[in-house]
Amino acid sequence: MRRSITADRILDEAQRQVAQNGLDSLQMADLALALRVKPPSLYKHVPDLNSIRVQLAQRGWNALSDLFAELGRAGSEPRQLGRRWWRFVAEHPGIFEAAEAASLQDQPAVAASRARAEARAERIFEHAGLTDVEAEHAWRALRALIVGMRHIDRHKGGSNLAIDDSFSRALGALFRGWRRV
Amino acid sequence: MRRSITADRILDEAQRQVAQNGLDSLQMADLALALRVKPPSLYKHVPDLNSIRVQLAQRGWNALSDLFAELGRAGSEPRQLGRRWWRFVAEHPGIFEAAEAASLQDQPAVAASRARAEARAERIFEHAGLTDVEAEHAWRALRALIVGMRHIDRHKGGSNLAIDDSFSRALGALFRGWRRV
DNA sequence: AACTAAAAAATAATTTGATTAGCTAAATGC
DNA sequence: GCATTTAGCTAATCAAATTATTTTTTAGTT
Repeated sequence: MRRSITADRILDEAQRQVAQNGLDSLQMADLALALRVKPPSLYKHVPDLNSIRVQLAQRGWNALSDLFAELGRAGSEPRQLGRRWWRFVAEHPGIFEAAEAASLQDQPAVAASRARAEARAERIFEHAGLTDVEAEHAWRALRALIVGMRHIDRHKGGSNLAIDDSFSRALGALFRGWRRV
Repeated sequence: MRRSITADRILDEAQRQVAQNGLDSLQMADLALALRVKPPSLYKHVPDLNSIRVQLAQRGWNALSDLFAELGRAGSEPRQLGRRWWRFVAEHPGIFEAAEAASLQDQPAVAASRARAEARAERIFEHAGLTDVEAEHAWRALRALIVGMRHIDRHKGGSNLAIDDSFSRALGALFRGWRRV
């Protein structure tokens, strides 16, 4: 059996293309072209296009899960969690976009790895003194901020303000104001 | 000339379907079915599917623009802006999703109406004492929070925390912490 | 009331992208 | 060296959008 491509190489290429063109533009034809193969050949390694999206999403949540676990072990503060999460996303835009893609969130496999990441992040909030309910709200706030800022960054029309700057300020404000009533 | 449908009725139905199934699921076939017409007939009233998405996006930004103008006239505070924006989104999920759809943001018409809304919102921040640069950061922070929280709400798996609650807390924290260094 | 031109809506055909069916051929284990 | 397995190929099918062409309705006339 000829052995030119593997499921992993397909995923790597998909990750690259999503980072470059966005998840919506991911196409079997483009993957095949980049891997010097005809589109139908890809089906010998992956079930279909959607499963590629799903597996990218899992890569994303698993990587975040690892990051959060590491920060938890190091006893990091919420602010640090925000900074590192943000940096991770900048460095791995493809899997982050897949991880947060609305249409993939229902997939059980994706939901499971997301839930694990969430639990680990919430431990950091709780370690900083928040109750479990507060920790879940804080998790949502931080995730929303990151998702939203990345979204805005994809098409900042003509503005010359750096998105990193906007995020830093918002992150600072959010945690500064979190507890004080 | 038979006169059963109009561009407006197509847009209304599209808005309904996007609110229900999401922008990605919008299809000519479904629109035609709901309007009791064959798909090709729609092309007598709108150029194509994408133009429907674009027009929904414009509806969204124009409506927000109106809201921000009204709040500006009333001398509202940033906090109030956040609450009303959030409420608007809950009441008009279809056009909000279209307005924020990444793939539509490049369309000049969409960019223009978004820019108008942005300018009006920033006036409210400036009225509250922020500089113009701060106002743009604040605009981004609030928009990111709303986009992100809506995103999270679309698939809150099993959590029993209300998303409105999460938003309120985050909004409070954000503006409480905005200035105090 | 019948006539005609404009335009809506229908059917048939085309295009694009994903996927499936069936065939060919390379390489692994004997 | 040969049989079996299976990667990758070509050809075919499917689905959704769009275009081409034809039919039909109706507003505006006469």
